[in-house]
Amino acid sequence: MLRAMTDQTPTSAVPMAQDGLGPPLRIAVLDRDSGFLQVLGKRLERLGWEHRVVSTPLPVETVVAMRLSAVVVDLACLGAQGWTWLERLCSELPGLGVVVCTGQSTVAQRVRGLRLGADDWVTKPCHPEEVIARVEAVVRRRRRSEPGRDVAALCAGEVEIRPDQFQAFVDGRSVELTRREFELIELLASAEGRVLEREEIYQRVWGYAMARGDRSVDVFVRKLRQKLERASPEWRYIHTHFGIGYRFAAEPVDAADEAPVAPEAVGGAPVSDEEFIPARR
Amino acid sequence: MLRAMTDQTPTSAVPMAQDGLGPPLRIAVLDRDSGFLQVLGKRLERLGWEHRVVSTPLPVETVVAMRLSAVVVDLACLGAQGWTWLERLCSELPGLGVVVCTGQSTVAQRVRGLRLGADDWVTKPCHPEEVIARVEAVVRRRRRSEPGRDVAALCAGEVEIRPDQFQAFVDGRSVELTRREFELIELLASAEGRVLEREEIYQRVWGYAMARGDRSVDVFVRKLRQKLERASPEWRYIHTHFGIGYRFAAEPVDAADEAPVAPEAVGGAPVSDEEFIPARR
DNA sequence: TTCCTTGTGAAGAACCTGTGATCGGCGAGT
DNA sequence: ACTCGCCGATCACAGGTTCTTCACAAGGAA
Repeated sequence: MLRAMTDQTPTSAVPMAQDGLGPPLRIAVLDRDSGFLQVLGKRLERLGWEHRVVSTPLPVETVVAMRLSAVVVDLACLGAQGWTWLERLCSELPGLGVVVCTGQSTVAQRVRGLRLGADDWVTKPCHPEEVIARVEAVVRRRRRSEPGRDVAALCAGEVEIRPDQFQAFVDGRSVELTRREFELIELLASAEGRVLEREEIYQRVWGYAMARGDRSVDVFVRKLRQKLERASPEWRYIHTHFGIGYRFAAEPVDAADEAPVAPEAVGGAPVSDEEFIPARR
Repeated sequence: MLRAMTDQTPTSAVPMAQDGLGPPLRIAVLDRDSGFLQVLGKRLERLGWEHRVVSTPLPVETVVAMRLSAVVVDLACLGAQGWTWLERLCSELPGLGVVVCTGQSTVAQRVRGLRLGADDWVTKPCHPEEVIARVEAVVRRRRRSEPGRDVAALCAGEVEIRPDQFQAFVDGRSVELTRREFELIELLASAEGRVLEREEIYQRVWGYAMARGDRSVDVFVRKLRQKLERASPEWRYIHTHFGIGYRFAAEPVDAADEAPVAPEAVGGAPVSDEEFIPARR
């Protein structure tokens, strides 16, 4: 899950879907330093994180309402309320990642901030990439601690896809999918009606590149169709796009064809190991 | 070879209740700077944390065996293996708090360390109090992750799981579970009907990453089933999900024929408010 | 038609789980 | 210190499930 930073330049890190394929991170940055905001904002943009930059003090309630994964905050821009604000925020949202990013500070101040509930304290001037890495570290920890309770079920037509059960249900009854079948339907269903190419499906379900001529995807689509047909005969879910791949969408079966054709019974990273050498300033 | 910390290091102070009411923290410090070690050691002493200071490189396995809450490590004293060591440690013990405490470093090095799984990175020279505050911040999150210790008993079917007794009961009679068996049933039962993957189970009961081909989880599931079967023959509790893992749910033994039904949806002291003023260097 | 893509069924390989047994470590009791 | 008994780790094997692969039929496109 952890990708090694093989390219050493911090700024050249490739934007990619972050490790946990969960929802993108939502973070807020509270600061008044417009240069810092701009640079950081640009990096967040490229990472695909939902973010919001704010430069005026914000009531704790507002932050709570934002449903964030983490905040980066310069205490100096909160004025006299700084410590109370920090304390209230941390106690109201124990699951929120809090990274203080502030100018020069004393040890006592840093210790105080951390004791009040901050997760990290970075001293400016600092590199945006480091701030991001620290936010990631904080969120990573938080993710682990709340193992996805919020895995929402996907619904389409009569089927309900439950990631917490590794299973799909129709009418409350299990469709009895095997693991691969489940991963396939989950992938298709979460694509929300887009057509997925075979190669992409294979890549994401099997985890490696599809060999030419491999028919596994087709075979599993058939198995899925059979089981869905048995469980929910009134609906069609998986649609073939000739020469391309498949698309998932629930469609009632009767509205399908006006054609005179008799409605056929659809039978039942390794890391380079250069030594760590303290940088010289 | 170093002794595991179970046999008290002579320097370890009496474990005392600190803020978080859990068991005392266990931490290890890997460094060569004897001054730093001494000062930090003294502080740890006073806090009542079980700790161990080490100044020579330590195999990852040894660290794993120490069952720590956190480590503080100077990468420089690991030599050429530093990055690999860090990566391995973090992947084998995702729940371990890792604070790198090292001399001057570049942004790229810090980012790399954090991405590999470190939770924090402190630059020397640093104040021991700050290191401690950062360790606390890191561990605070981890604690939240094991909220367990719910003194409340869990009930399902005929069994009652009593965390305060480290034991399960049927009809008031103990099921005679061993420690591991109890931890396993507690984990499964507290997952409220979710399917847990083997890796996750292993990770959370055994505390470190599961080796490929390890059958421990299966073996303990069998032992649990045997004991539950003997104590409560009318119910089935642990259900296998082929290729995935196990799910805990009490089901009467006779309702066997019906397809599985979808389970219900899962459902400090006030602070004085002097303004934060950046310190002047 | 002809070529290429997709659907279908089946068989064997590969993999997973249940189970009993063995072995070493550790603590309790002697 | 020594033995005994319990516990946990690991192994081997049996039986079952799932996955892959193949061959052929059916359907679309040119």
